[in-house]
Amino acid sequence: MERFAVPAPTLARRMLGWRLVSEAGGGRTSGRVIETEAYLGPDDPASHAATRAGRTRRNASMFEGGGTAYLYFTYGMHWCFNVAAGAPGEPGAVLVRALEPLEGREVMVDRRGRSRDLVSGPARLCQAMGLDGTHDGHRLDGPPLWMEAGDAPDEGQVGVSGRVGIRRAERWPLRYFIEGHPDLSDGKAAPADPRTLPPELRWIHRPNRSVRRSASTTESA
DNA sequence: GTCCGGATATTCT
DNA sequence: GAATATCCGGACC
Repeated sequence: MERFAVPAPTLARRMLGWRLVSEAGGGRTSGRVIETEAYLGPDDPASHAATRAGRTRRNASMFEGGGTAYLYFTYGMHWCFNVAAGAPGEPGAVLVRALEPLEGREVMVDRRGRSRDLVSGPARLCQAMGLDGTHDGHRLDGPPLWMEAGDAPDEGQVGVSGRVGIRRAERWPLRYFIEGHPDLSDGKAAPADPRTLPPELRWIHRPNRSVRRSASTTESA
C-alpha cells in the first residue's frame, strides 16, 4: 500500500496503466486505468475536501490515507470511484475516469444494458464493475476491490488537461490520460494552464518529476 | 455528428 | 434554493 502514499497528482499520473480488479456483486471484472484526475485538500477549490467544515461524513475516506477507496454519490443517481492519496490525515484523492476493459466484458454489458461505453466515464465504470457506497472506505489491497501494477505508458503517451465537469480551478493541470486511447471518457476538458496554479502548487506541472527520485520500477525513462 | 433537457440525492449557501 | 468530480435519449444538422 506504500505505492499510494504520495500526493494526489503524483498518484494520478502513476496509476495510468495499473489494473483495477473488482469482484463486487459477483463476477470478476477488471480494466486498465487510462484516465485519472487528482483532487487535493483545502487548497483545491474543486475538491470535496475544500469545504469549510473540512472532514465530513461524505469525504471522510479522503482523509484515511493512500489506498482507501472513496466513493461518492452525485447527481442523484451516479457513483464515482476515487483512490485516496497521501498520508492519513492529509486529504487527497484520485478520481478514476476511464478504463480499458480487460476481464468480465459480459458482466459489464449485462450491468450497463449496452455494449459500448462500458467503462468510459467515472459513473459508467462504477456501474459496470458493481461499485457503490458499500465500498466506500475499503482498503484496496484485496477482494472485493483492489489494484495491480501494470504496463506504464511511455512518457510521450501521457496527456495532461484541466479537469472535467468543474467550474473552479478548471485549468489546473490535474487530468492525466493515455493520449489517443479509444476508450477515454467523452467529457470536455479545458486545456491545462499551469500558470493558474498558486505558487505553492507549481510543482504539479510535472508530477512525475517528484516521483522519480523515490520511485522504483513502474516509471519509464 | 452536436445540443439540450431531465432525472434525482446530498451538500453547501 | 442552487450547485453538482454525470449520463442518457431525443431533436436537429
